[in-house]
Amino acid sequence: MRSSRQRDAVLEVLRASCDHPTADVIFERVRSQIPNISLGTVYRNLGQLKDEGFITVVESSDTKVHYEGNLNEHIHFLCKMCNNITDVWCQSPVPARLAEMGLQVESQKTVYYGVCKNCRDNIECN
Amino acid sequence: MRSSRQRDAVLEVLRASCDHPTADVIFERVRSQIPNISLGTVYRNLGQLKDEGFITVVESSDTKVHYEGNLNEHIHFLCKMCNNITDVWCQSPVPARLAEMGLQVESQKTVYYGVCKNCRDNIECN
DNA sequence: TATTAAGTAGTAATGATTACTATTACTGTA
DNA sequence: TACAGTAATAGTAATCATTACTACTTAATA
Repeated sequence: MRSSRQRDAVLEVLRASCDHPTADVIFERVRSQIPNISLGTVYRNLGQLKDEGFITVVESSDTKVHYEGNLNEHIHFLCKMCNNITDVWCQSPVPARLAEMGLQVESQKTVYYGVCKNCRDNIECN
Repeated sequence: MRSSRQRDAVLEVLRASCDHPTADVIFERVRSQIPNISLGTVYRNLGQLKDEGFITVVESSDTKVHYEGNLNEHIHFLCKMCNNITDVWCQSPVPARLAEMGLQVESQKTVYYGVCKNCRDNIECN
């Protein structure tokens, strides 16, 4: 991956964002710096930055993909009414912390990411 | 929500599924019972069943939405290579349990769902 | 500076999901 | 049981987030 002004701008915009913007929102924000950047370029760079581990994807309630530039480990609270995603920063994810923030928890989902046994075995065989 | 054969079939198929099928897969499975069911009907019923809390949505790595009929609280492991979603059943989500299952964890995401302060205040005012 | 391949802008294509409409089928009431 | 009202359906068209494509541009390296 060699350097490009467009990719740098995408990463910079995402790191400066306090929300969890979608590709089209990032596109609009980057356009203030690079007016003729293409939406396809934003998508491609978001994909690359994700693959290289510079950014992550956030679970959301709409069909669009939401991105995040802050890699420090934290929790997300997703409001089922306004669909807003709130960052929650605390070491141990106690519901008390959420209540303190005025966030009324109804359910929770935890997902672990990695490599399963099958795939690991296949790598070792190759 | 009044009863319908199509919705019952969608729910039944999803509850009988050990995987986390997408709308089109559910569509194919329901077709063996109701050959002329429409894909739109499957989508509409999945939406209603989700809104009513009979089923849930599973985070995945593709652009399709994956559904789940098993409401008992458990954890998901998502393999970044084959994109397969594994159900993990244990009280406290210890990585030891995952290692035991041959699942190599690289990262984790936790999302809480509920109603935020703003939305709760708005309800109370109405 | 010449070469080479990665990156880009602009546009077309894809495909999951949603919307629409005429018709069908539940469900409560007389 | 017949009827009315309305939710649900099948089939199809439309939407729109994302990806693919292509001619051109730019970064990196010798």
